[in-house]
Amino acid sequence: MKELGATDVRQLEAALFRKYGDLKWWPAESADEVLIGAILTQNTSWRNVETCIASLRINGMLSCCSISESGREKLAVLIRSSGFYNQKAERLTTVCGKVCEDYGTLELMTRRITMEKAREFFSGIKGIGRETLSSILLYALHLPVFVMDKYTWRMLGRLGFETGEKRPDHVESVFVSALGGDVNRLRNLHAMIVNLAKDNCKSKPICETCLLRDNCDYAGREIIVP
DNA sequence: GGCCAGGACACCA
DNA sequence: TGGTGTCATGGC
Repeated sequence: MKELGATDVRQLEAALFRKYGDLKWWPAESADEVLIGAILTQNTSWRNVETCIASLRINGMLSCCSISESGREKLAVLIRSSGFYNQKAERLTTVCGKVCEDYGTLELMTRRITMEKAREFFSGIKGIGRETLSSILLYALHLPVFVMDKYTWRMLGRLGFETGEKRPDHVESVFVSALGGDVNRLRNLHAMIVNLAKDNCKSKPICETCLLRDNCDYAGREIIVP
């Protein structure tokens, strides 16, 4: 097993960029919408989340304040198709209420908050785990972090790197420093990895998706590394 | 019908 | 500390 270094990260980014280019992530019209989507997509396909986002939009509930003011039962009905809807309704109500009360919107929070303050603000809020927090910091608050999701762990493992899932902070710091803390590059690298995972490996004769899906027996290591 | 999806948390040994 | 169960819908 190899130790992941900055060069490895940049090579990975370059290989993926040749395939996907700039994906302009995250698909949302506001920072509040990023936060809402980040919770809805927990262990759920984005397709299902899109249905919920559309329902919330129609009902004028795509902001933290509108969600915090709505009833949890009504919210649960609107986000039903994302699964775990009771749990997610509770989580959304809690975090949106805190954002609304303290800042109004995440856009307003962005202007006044540092990385340390943001982490402090979200720490301890039920339902905001490591990955969800990273998504919020990177895509909603424009802060330089990397989203270490299960696709990334799996991919690193299959590329032969000592991923050390027990020390995610270290691996994340390698990604961030390798890309010079560039928020746009950090966003796009994660987006490209997710898109790689979405590709259907079994429908393609040569595919890199195998790096990311357990149900594929193809070891595509030599394809992804330039 | 089974598996998986852009997780997180409580509980237990 | 690490493993397991729970939350749950929808697409393939």
